[in-house]
Parts: sequence; C-alpha cells; structure tokens
Amino acid sequence: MNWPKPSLQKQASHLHTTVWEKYSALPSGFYLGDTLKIAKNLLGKGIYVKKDGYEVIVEIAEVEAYLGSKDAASHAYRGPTKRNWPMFEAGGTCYVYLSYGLNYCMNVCTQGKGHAEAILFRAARPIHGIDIIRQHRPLAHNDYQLLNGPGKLCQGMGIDLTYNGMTFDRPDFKIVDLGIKVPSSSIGRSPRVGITKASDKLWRFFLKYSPWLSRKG
DNA sequence: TTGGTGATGTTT
DNA sequence: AACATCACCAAA
Repeated sequence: MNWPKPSLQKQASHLHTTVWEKYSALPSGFYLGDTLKIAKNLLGKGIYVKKDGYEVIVEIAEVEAYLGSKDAASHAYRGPTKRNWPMFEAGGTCYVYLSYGLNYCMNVCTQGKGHAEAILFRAARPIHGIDIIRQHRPLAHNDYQLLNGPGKLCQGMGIDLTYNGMTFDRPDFKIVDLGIKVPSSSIGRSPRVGITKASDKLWRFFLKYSPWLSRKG
C-alpha cells in the first residue's frame, strides 16, 4: 500500500469533510408548535456530535415529551432552578442533567424562550462512529445495548454538561434530517419510563419494532 | 429472565 | 424522601 506520510495524513484530515458535516441543522422553526407532534417528528432524525477528533451520528429511535409547567413529571414544573434553566431557553436548546447522581440525560427544548417544554432522547441507532460508541460503552454486551437508554445514549455519544445550554445548530453539534421517512403507522406510544406522575399520559414515542429501544412497546 | 439494590446530585 | 437511571447480583 502506498499510504501517505504521517505529516500529509494530518494535513489531509484537517481539510477532510465528511458527508455528515454537509447535513444542515434543522431550522429553529422545527421546535415550535405542538411538542407532542415535534417529539414524533424527531423520530428518524439524526444527532451529530464532533469532538476530540471523532465524529458520531445516530438515528433517534425513542423520545419522551415533557410539558413544562403543565406536566408534574417535568423538571420545569415548579419554575426555573439552577439545574433546569436551559429548559426555559428557546426551542432548539440542549438541556443536559445528571440523573440520580450518575448518568447524564439529554433533551432538546421546544417552544419559545420562557416556555419550558422539552423532549428527552431515550434511545438511538448508531449510524456513524460505532467504534467510538463501543469504546464509550465498554459494558454493553452487544450493539443493541449501546444507546438503549437516556444515560447510555449520552455515554455512548460523549455528551456531558459541556453541552448544557448549547443549541443544536452548530457545525460540531446538531440535529439533522437524515432523509428517513417515518410514517405515523410505524410510531408507537406508551407511558413515560421511570416516572409515577402523570402515568396516564402516553408521551413516550418510539419507532415501532425497532431493536434499538430501551424497552419493547 | 426477573427482581432487588447500591451509587449519589437536585429538588421537595 | 423522591426522582426523567444504570449495572450488578441473586434467585428462579
């Protein structure tokens, strides 16, 4: 093989752009309107993260909607705090929090500034950078367990509090349209996972029959 | 395959 | 004391 010399390799990678970098971020208007509808529309979309010289993109397979002051299970139910302030930012803002003192969880806010609605990313399918994701998730027994939970998704993608308050429209951090069509007939819904409040609300949405979910149905 | 439990930050 | 969790271990 006639590999380029290391110095040339470095130069080449500096100039290199991937197909994923050419995908543009969803417009801010995507995050306005009915949050439950936005949650469904996020299924099949992509989350792109580029950091530390690696690049990861995943397809969103499972989400949950949290409806701010109208929702007793929402972190924002009782107003702004030191932790939940990004929820009150404009739609398209990222809200990351530490769950149970252990795991990070990532949301995208919806609605305008001051309206604290958000959508939690619960599970996803690796599309690019699966080797990096495997390195981040050494305890996963198989690839279906890489991103099948909100904490695992953050661990796999390398999401931590440095992303808290960022917007999903950056060259190195964005939500993109992958061109995947998701008919409403292939979307399932259920009560949200792990909460007891408002358990009558079917605000968890997922790609029906997907093997990448945090749990079935 | 399931069910209980520890770890542990933020808020009530 | 509850919680938008995860991984481990024991029991079945």
